[in-house]
Amino acid sequence: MIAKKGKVSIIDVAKKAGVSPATVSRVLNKTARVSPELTKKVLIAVNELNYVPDPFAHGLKTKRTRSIGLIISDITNPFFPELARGVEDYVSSMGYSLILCNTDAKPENEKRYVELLLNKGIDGLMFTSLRIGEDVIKSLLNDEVPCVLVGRKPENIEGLVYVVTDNYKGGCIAGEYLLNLGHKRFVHISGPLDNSAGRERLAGFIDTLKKYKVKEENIIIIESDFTMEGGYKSAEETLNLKPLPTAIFFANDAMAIGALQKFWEEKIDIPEVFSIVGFDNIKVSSLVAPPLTTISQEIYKIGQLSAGEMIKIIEGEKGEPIILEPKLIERRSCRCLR
Amino acid sequence: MIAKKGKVSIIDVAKKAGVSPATVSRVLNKTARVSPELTKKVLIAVNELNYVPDPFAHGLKTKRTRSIGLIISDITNPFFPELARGVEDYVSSMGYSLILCNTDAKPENEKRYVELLLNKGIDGLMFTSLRIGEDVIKSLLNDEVPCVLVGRKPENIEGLVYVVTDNYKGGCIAGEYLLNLGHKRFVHISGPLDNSAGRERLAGFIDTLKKYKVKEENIIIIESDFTMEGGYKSAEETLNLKPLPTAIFFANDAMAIGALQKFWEEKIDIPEVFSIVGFDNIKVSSLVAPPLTTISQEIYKIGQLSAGEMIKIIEGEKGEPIILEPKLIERRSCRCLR
DNA sequence: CTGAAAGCGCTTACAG
DNA sequence: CTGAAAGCGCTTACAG
Repeated sequence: MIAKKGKVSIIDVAKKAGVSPATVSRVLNKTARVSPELTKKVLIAVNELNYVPDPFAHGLKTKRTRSIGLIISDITNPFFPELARGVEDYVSSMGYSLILCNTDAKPENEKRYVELLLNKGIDGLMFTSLRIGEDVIKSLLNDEVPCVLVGRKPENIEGLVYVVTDNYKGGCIAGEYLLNLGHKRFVHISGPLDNSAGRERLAGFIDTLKKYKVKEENIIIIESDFTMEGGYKSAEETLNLKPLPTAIFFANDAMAIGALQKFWEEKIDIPEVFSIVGFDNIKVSSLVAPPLTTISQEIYKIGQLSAGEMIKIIEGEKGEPIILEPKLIERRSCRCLR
Repeated sequence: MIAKKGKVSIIDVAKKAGVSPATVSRVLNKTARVSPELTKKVLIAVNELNYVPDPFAHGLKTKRTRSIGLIISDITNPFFPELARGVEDYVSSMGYSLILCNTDAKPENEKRYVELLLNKGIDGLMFTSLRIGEDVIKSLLNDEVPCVLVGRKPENIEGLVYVVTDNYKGGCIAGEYLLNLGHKRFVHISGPLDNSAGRERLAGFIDTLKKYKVKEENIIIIESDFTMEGGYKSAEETLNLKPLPTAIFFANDAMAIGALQKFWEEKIDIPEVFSIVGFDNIKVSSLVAPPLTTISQEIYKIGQLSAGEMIKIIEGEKGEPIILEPKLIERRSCRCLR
């Protein structure tokens, strides 16, 4: 019922079909024209024998495995499951499979994984961070290893394909929304600033506030790390601020959710005391109390599109960068001050 | 800096070391005794040339890939990331890699994946459900494909290694806890009952209630599906019950969290109106409002242990079933009625 | 303990 | 369009 590995070989098929192994290979891989009659014979034989090409022998010649590595920091951070799901669904629909690697954002792990994957003969590598170093990525690209950067924009790497949401614009939307609600004192809990996504969300937000003449002293920035724990801590810091803000923009939902927890513990009513906006629109954001107003990225779609570019590159086409639009999702974590 | 695939071959190493390729192979794979002198020469040559064996050529002979498939229903369900993380960490520490497959609990997807993985020459398969059919698993086992069942106990499959929490006992603990708090009317939102984990949690809970003479009519069971959406719906059903219960035991946290959302929308105070106990102790359970009291499983550890058994089996040792103890984690979702 | 050689199951120039 | 044959880079009996 389910094929056991390595039983019938291409030679068996060739015999059954009365052709040479070369011909079988050609029809199966569509690597050369074969007459309709022979093609038919081969297909029938393949079917009858339930032939499945040996992946090793195939790979030994072609150097391809039909598997792709996805390097993330931590699948336990709720942003990544949605992303990984998008990647996996697309990839598997194309007959590829996905190897998942968690690095905890440590460059040495990232490096170790890249070597492991390369040694296994992976067909392509998908990164969600650049912590491994731009030079490494460049040398990979130089060696013609297909690479895609997911969720960030590379800054100094020519020719690296990427798929992102317009993070700067997302920051702007958050700023405008809060401004419209009548807020005057703001805190931004940022992502790590060695990361372009973190920097751009910050820049969009701050630029917008300044454009509308919010004074420097009413804009506080606290750098954090995109994790729930980081958000929890930054909430503590926020509570120590001298004039408290009325609005807080978190660079992602995970941090906002961590902060919500802290506020709940301190019995601080949201949105009465603070209006809160997140970023990402991860699944749980609608399930916390109060449901989180956030700037949405289509995470699943980013995964799918990245996978699409990846496979295009692997199969010899030219990949191209994709930029998606962020969108405001209004829920219950903000209040109007006017 | 990072090895490009397939540059230097075993022959290059052999030449450099002044030995035969066979000898190189033997020292690298520790597959036969080689004299210390030659061993040393080989190791030096390997190191100098930065030799990495070609995975395809190796696999062509050995039929092993050092990769393992993990079949789950949906990585987006917060139980699975923690599990997958445990598996991945262990597996990668042993030089293996993890291929992740989401089936959405659909038998046809599960089957498709198993075939895909087998055709790729995977070394072993880890299942989190038996939806593919016990006969399929049996035939896999029969073909000597290493298999491990994670988080459930197989019922009719001789020789299938598994790693689980004692689900029955977990149900008992939930029952006793709620009883001690003075509750008298109970609802159980169960997992799917075609699944032993769902059935056992239910059985432990119900048996305990009966043991303490709770009357039939005060025990309502609503079958659900382990998802947040399912939990949300079951909360609606619960609200339609004629005498409302005072305590609800959810067969997992994801459902409890979905239900919490519904109660929040309806402005029903938890734990004032209902006392709620979950199962699993997933990460977000401590972050919802109120933080969820739950029966904890060591999910990450289950992942690691399962991976350990998997690799033992792959490497020719005998795997053995492991049963872990559940534990009550008291947070803020229950109140005492006495 | 060590090496020469066959073979794993494919793919792909090379002829025809 | 088709086939015979070499070769991908290893491993493993088989001799010695």
